[in-house]
Amino acid sequence: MSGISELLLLRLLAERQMYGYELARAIRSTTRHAISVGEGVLYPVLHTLERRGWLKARRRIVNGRTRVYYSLTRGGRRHLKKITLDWRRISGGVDAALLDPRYA
Amino acid sequence: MSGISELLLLRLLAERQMYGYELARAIRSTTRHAISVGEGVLYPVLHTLERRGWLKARRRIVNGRTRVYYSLTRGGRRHLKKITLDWRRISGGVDAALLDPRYA
DNA sequence: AGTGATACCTCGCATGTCGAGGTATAGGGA
DNA sequence: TCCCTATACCTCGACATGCGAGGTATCACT
Repeated sequence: MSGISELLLLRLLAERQMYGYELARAIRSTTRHAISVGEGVLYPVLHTLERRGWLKARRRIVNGRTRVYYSLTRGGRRHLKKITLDWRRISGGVDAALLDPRYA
Repeated sequence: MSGISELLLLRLLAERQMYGYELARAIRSTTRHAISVGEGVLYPVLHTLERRGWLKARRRIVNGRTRVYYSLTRGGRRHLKKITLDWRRISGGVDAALLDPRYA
């Protein structure tokens, strides 16, 4: 298990509040276009994170269009710390396996 | 998408043929105990990989117990190369995002 | 009037993972 | 003898994640 989208979203929102569409673009750019989170993933994940109390949503109308700005809660920040460590452990483990010449 | 189990299994089998139970232990050790692939994941994945033609299975009886040894096919080796690159791209992207101070 | 970008959303499907359970053999200790 | 652990295979149902296609609406430009 990974939950890459969750990690990337929380990571971005740790810096500043952002709205959905903006987050999608930000993920593409911060991952050097390695990862693209489609809207079919984005919005459901945001809703789930909010329901779990890790995000707080605030609607705002800008230029006649509704934007939903999300910000991290205290618990969200704690959760981000946890899944960041999880990610490092997992990815470190995989990298070790990829290098390991096994017959050693 | 990731398919970590698939990557780790093919990687191990690229070195030498192994059987299921052995693979489970090998994954734990090569990932420095960061990742453990349960049997409920292991066997179904092995069967899928075989069905797709990336693995070849050979049954052998050792000490009265049946072992199913798997080895990589030509196609399996090609596929491993591909998903290894995928992994590096994805994990590199995530790492970039985790570092990126975003306001830059 | 039409197109493209912005901005939100849902739906069904496929895939990946997990835990619990099931079968069977071999070997060691009570 | 009986039981427990380790070995060795397997399936099943449930859940999480991810994907593409589709739907609505506004704004700006042509």
